[in-house]
Amino acid sequence: MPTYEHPRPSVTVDVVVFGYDGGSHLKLLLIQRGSEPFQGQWALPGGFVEMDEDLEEGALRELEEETGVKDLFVEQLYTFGKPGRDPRGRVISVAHYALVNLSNHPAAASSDASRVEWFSLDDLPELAFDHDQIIELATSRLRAKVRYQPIGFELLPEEFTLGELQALYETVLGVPEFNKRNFRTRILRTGILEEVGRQKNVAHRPATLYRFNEVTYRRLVEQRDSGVLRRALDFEI
Amino acid sequence: MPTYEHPRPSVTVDVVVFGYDGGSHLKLLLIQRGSEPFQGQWALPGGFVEMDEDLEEGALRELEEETGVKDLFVEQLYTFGKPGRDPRGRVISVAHYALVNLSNHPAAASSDASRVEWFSLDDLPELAFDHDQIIELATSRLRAKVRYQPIGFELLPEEFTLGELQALYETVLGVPEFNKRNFRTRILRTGILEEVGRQKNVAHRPATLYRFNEVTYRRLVEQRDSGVLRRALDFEI
DNA sequence: GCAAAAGTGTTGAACGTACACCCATGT
DNA sequence: ACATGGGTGTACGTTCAACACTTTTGC
Repeated sequence: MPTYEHPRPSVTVDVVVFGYDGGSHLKLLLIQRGSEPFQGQWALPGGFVEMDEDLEEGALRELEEETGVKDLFVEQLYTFGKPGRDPRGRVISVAHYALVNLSNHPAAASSDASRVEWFSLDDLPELAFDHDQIIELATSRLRAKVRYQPIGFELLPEEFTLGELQALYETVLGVPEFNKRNFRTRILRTGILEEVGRQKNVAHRPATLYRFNEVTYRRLVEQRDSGVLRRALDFEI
Repeated sequence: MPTYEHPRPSVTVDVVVFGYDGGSHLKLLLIQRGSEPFQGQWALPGGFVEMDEDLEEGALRELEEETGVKDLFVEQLYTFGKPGRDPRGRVISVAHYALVNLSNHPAAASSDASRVEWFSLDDLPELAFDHDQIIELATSRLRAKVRYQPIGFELLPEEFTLGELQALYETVLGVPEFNKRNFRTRILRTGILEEVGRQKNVAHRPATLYRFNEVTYRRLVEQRDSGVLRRALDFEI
């Protein structure tokens, strides 16, 4: 198969990995670069895409190679291609973001040459390339998306209480605290949560444990897409 | 500046151009390919990105070269990179979508070798590559986005009536017809429309003409982002 | 006068918001 | 007993959704 003549940029895949451990801050997984350019500076996990792998596949491969983290939710974010964003020449980066619950995925085993660390999202070091811009976009996408798609569940353990879920939303959205009563009513009304038991050995009234019910969620989405729409338009203001 | 050794895929930019002329169907701009592969088949405007241009810039350049259409709203959509999607080898396509009002941008001048045509979105020909998938994604993105961002105005002339705006929403969302009273109330309440006059010489009560007020819109967005949020979460169901 | 599309008043149901209160458990 | 977080009742205002109606133009 002939390949025609034209300039060839390099293509990398990078991943913004958000982690949550139940606290009041989101965490971000970074690696310390072991080689030039930007040697010694912190950067997003990522690297050059192979010729025979899909983009998402490459993102997950690089992530595991560099940090040991695997088995997580990942989605494409945006492709950064401005000339000059990489001193090695024309490098186009297909950025992804990923969500992971830190209690399932331990502290991220450091690899051979480079250090790997979880940073608090609001206390990041200086970053290589344009990775600060990528992180900023990923953060705003996460905040926007968590409102209308149940991706937040990826950041929690399989079973969780409504209190934990509410704390997560408050953390992601960065708001002080919203009303418990109304949060419960709204989230339970959707029907996408399924009771699976109660807490044990806690120094207060044990909370009901819930699990995200993906089947119910998909059914709801189909109903909306194929059917009567509840609100015609909104502008989200 | 050294460039390290690694495989180099080709990178293209493609554009899904949606057009609206006031009717009950959206239109899509396609070109007929003049060379292999897929010679003679219809495809999205697009081509290889140059080494010194940004991705969006390349998309607009290719669009103008191939169809003559320029000066329109364009935004990145998604990057398609599955191995095997192009018979010429590993080709990664950064897909964009664009919106244009057909009364401002005439019928798309055919270029040298290839034909250019507007197709009704729900009556498309067979398409080259995976362009059918790209169009499908662009369509669902448009439908989703029109609900919470005022991109619909890109599809209308500068001045328009509320009736025309409502017809556009009904066309984009593909719903039969929603209540006139409630549509008016909701859209006017946002304050992003500005009165600019009245229709002339129509065989019925002349409608008020409006213009989209981008300044007011930006102010609203800032208020929401930096301030109190109206609805905490939603899931859009 | 009539057709056609613009534009308005109003009402019952659903939802958002806020506040106050009770409940179950470990120490 | 009490600290702690889980969980509920309820009331008021706003928004949604639907329907019927009036207004202004050209022919």
